[in-house]
Amino acid sequence: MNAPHFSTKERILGAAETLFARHGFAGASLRQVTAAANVNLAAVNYHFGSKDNLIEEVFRRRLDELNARRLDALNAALTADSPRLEDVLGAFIRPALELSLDETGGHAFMRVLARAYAEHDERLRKFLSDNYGHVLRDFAAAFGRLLPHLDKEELYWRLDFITGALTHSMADFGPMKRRGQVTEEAHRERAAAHLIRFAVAGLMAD
Amino acid sequence: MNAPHFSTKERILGAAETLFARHGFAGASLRQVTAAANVNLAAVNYHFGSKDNLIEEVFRRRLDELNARRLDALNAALTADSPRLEDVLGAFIRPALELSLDETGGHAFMRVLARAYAEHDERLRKFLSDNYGHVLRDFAAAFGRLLPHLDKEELYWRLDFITGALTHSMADFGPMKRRGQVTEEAHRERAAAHLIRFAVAGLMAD
DNA sequence: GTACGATTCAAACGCTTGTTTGACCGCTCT
DNA sequence: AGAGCGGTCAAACAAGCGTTTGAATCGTAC
Repeated sequence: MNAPHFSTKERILGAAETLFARHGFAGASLRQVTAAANVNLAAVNYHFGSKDNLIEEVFRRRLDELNARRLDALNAALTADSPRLEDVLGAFIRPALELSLDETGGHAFMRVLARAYAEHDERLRKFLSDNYGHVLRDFAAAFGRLLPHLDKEELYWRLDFITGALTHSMADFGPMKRRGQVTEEAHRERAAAHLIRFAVAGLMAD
Repeated sequence: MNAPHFSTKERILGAAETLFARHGFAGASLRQVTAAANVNLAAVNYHFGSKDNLIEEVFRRRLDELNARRLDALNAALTADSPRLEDVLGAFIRPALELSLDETGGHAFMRVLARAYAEHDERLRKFLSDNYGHVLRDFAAAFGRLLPHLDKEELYWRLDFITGALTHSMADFGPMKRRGQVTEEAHRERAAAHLIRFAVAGLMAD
């Protein structure tokens, strides 16, 4: 499943990501993961300590980069003379799109992320909010400045809707199937363009 | 967990719904379910045959009514002289809202539904698409007639975004917490109003 | 070459899983 | 009264789970 030149840790993370996406955290066993990674069963506990820690590490690996890119793109959008709403939106959406295009499992990770939202597991939620909550707050502040007429409650609702739409469509839950001719990349690029247009209009409503 | 005047089958369905919402399909064991339902362990296999069948039955029970209400509301909206976009949207969104207000576990069911989207389990997806796919198609047709300038691809994308936003917000994954004073019902009613306004603007973009 | 820490390995640990079994209960019908 | 039957029950089943163990192996520094 993973080329042999990757380290044991990396092979485990890659296989775990794929299998968590496919079967869920409880549904994918360490035996499946280690078999897919071509690694001894005990390696997970040796390198990560426990299955729970492995799950956290799967998130950390991707989210660190995703959020760094989001914040970079946000700052780039905000340094313009008059920041445009769709650029701020793009700073939120496009890095997620790029990640889901990553050849080494980014697409699987978007599905894992969708599962994380569905898990009301307290430990996992706290981990995500502790480590990555500030990104959402930064974006909310930026949107707030661009849409000063919107009261805070309405703004938060709309950002929540956008998050749901992004996760849902990037993990391609829906009925949208890529046409045979369109490459995976073109498909997702088009999805981002559609989502940005949709979200800009939604944010500016009223 | 369930009043004793409910039948064994109903008690199992109610407990399963709650626990599947909380821990996922693989994460909630039949022993947890039967204990919460105050029922013998073997009752699940006796009444439902298997855990998989129980999962399907949890969906069927709620989705049958949800989709019937959606189609009723859709037809009501379409019989008007000139159907309004927000009424068709309301026909899609409000029944889900009402279900999530149901006192006997509807809220839990919305979380189960969100999990179902995250499950890429082939069996479950086929079941959902076979049994309830026609509802989505009817709504898509209605929206298509109301938004004739929108090409089909764009329309399907936008409906997918709305589905994602609805599921995400109804299962309250996001940061939106209900204020202390607002009742649960008022909270969700406001969510529906916000979502409809957001979605109408998004659908009418360009 | 040999000693040593880091890594891998097969095997086993105790426990939980979904499912099955066969006895037993409470009811209705003759 | 007793046969039949849908339902419940405690108990057991094999299989799979996450984790631990102790020995084998590796690469490197001396």
